[in-house]
Amino acid sequence: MTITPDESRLDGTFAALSNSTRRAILGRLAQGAATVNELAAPFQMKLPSISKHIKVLERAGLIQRGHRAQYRPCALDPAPLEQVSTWTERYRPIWEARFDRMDDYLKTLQPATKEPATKGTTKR
Amino acid sequence: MTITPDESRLDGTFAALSNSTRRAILGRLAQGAATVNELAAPFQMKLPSISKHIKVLERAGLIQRGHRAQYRPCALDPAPLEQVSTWTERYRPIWEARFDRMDDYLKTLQPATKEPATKGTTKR
DNA sequence: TCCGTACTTTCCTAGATGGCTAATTATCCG
DNA sequence: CGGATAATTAGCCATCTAGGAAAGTACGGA
Repeated sequence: MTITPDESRLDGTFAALSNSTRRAILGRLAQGAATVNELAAPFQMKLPSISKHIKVLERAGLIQRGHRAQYRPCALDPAPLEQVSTWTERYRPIWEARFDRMDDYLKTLQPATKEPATKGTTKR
Repeated sequence: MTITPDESRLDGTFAALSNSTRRAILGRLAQGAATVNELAAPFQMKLPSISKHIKVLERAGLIQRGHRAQYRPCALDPAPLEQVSTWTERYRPIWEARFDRMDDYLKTLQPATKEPATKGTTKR
């Protein structure tokens, strides 16, 4: 439950997803494989930067690359995204239970495990 | 479709989630609010480091903080996680359609939009 | 054989990140 | 008041990141 072997992989996946250019690239790849130049087209960024972004995505296992003539086509590999989903969905009950339970949370804001003061102080 | 206002927020959220210590902290908070010391207990890391991690999570909007005596309790705010879920689930059809379609992908690895050579070369 | 196309690699800079120790702030309690 | 507890801030260091410019590699075609 707590620590799965994929835990370490999630580091790289989340890091790769933390950049909007890279997310846009994935979005593009969601509708089919593409070459580096095609992926770069929508951006004002220079090619080498896109190349680096692609490498990050590749190392995160989010894309697979081909090798056709001088082209290095990219294809989306959704597997790490499935792990992201698995991780995230564990919290779904929490955000769905939020009928302004947030308010409750802030009132429950005294520590639970130990008893760090606030014993006789009543609330607030 | 392409760019939503939350897009920018996702940057920080994904970045915050890209560290296993921070994900563990969220995991802990999923079962109730906690003080900084309580959150730090499972780690061998020093307090200031935990403090920084908490600040990252806070700036990403993933936790809300209270102020009770000398304690600064933390509570999970799942809202950004919901956005992560929304983003990720758009790819679910892709990873669910993978009845080893990956193989297909690798065969379809010629670019589609433009015609970068490979015209008379047939396949493979 | 040489040119153009498609990328990648190398080197640079500026800024963020993750960890530490030491010092500081804030609050409660005796 | 003075001490203990909770947590942050400040400073230091090593490493990583995002970008660009310039040079290098690899392949196809005339």
